[in-house]
Amino acid sequence: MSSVVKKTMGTGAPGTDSSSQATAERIPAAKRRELILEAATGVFAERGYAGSTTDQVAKAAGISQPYVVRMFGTKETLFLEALDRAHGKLMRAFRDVIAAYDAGELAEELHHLDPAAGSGRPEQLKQLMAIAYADLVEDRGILMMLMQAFVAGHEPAIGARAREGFLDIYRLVRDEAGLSPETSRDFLAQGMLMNTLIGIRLPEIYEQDETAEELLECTLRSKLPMVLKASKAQRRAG
Amino acid sequence: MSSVVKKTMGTGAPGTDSSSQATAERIPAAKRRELILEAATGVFAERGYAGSTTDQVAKAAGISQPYVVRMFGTKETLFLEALDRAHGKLMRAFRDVIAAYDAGELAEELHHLDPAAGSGRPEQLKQLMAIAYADLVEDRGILMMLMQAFVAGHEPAIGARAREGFLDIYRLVRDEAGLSPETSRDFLAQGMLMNTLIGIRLPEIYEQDETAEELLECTLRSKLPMVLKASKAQRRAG
DNA sequence: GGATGTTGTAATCGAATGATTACTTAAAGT
DNA sequence: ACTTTAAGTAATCATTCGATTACAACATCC
Repeated sequence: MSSVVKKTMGTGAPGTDSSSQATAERIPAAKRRELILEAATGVFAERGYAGSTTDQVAKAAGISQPYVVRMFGTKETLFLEALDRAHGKLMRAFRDVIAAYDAGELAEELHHLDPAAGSGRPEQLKQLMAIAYADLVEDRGILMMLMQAFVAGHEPAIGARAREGFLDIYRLVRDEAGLSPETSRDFLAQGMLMNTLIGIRLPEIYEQDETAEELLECTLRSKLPMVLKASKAQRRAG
Repeated sequence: MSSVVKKTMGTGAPGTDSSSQATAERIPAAKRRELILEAATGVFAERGYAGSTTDQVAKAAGISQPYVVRMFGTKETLFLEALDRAHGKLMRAFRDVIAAYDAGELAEELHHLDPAAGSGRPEQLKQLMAIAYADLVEDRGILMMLMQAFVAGHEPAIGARAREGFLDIYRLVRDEAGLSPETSRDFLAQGMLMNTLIGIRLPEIYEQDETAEELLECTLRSKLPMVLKASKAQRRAG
């Protein structure tokens, strides 16, 4: 039955033609939250904090912009939560490697490491964590999300979390993996270089530039094919 | 004499009270250009491309916003010119070190280098260039300007220049300083780590956090006092 | 089957921002 | 002197964007 439309509207008619509403699928708030955070991570990673809009995040998450804002209050809060999520994923990835190593579950992977780098626990863990780090490039945006936070230090709230988060990583590498301060520094430095190469999208010109090719091979080693594949996939999607 | 005011105005009266005009000092366009670029470098370095406004640049340069826009056309062009300027300064700084070294003008500085790192030309140049790099932290914003370009890769024009610029630096280090690809990579990596530590403003919490202290000392070595001083000065100014 | 809470949107608002227009005013030629 | 050019600003415009308000529709419980 074409029943009575509850027309309780106050001022403006919601309009259109009453047929298409395109309401997104109903999903429990907790799950929707995670979907938004995942979408936000991709958007913020690509365009930075100031360069992203809540509408871009909403579109990426397949919902409306007001819903994003209502769920997180402000764009800044959304960024901070996406940042925490990315930070947590990185910490988890490193800790998983350490735990697996100490449990002796990585016998296979150990054969593929560079023997010249040493065979102690810190030296091997350093190489294994570097691999885990490169693997995160595939997981859309985690590393660039962190990178974007690092250059948004002028925003007080973001800067504070970025500092804390970076020191967290440093302490993890130093205390839990057992690297010396100098080795920890070198490890982080390699990570920042990788972030930069990803940030300037160097993989996109890998085939066209000999220098880019050399630098990427030298930096990513065995993980280069995977990164190149991820780069191409992202270009198709973007 | 309170002569006749040439009131040729078309529509709206320019208004105010006819007394305060506050017109900036008249300066030749070429000189003004450089002043704007210097101001823009500071603003972009601090807030990034998307996070900066042409008005902030104008205020920093002591002129009006329309003048900034008219002189550079668009905000993007302004950013690109500031980027080129920063890139040029970095290249110049490295080349000056190499030239001075090859001319034998750095006998004094060589005594302060780490002997354990080796005494060949590449090894010594690597250390000298690292010092020159750290010195640029003082020169307000050069390094962060570059860093901001590195994370703005999604802007097509900026991304292209960032890629070219980064490869320029790599080639300079490899071909002109004579570092191997692996050593060049490590050199760049240390630079990116320094950028990151500056970006998250770690020097600001140097006194309050033991971890921050250790990481900064380990990364900046002899240049730490200078960076700390620059950090404090910037905080007073900002 | 009506009340209630949850999930979602359309419409809209105010502030910010890049850009444009129309001027002014100080120098520099002539 | 008086025209011309160069250096600079005030006013304003069209968008964009984060946030708010007012609803709508579905689910669940009594």
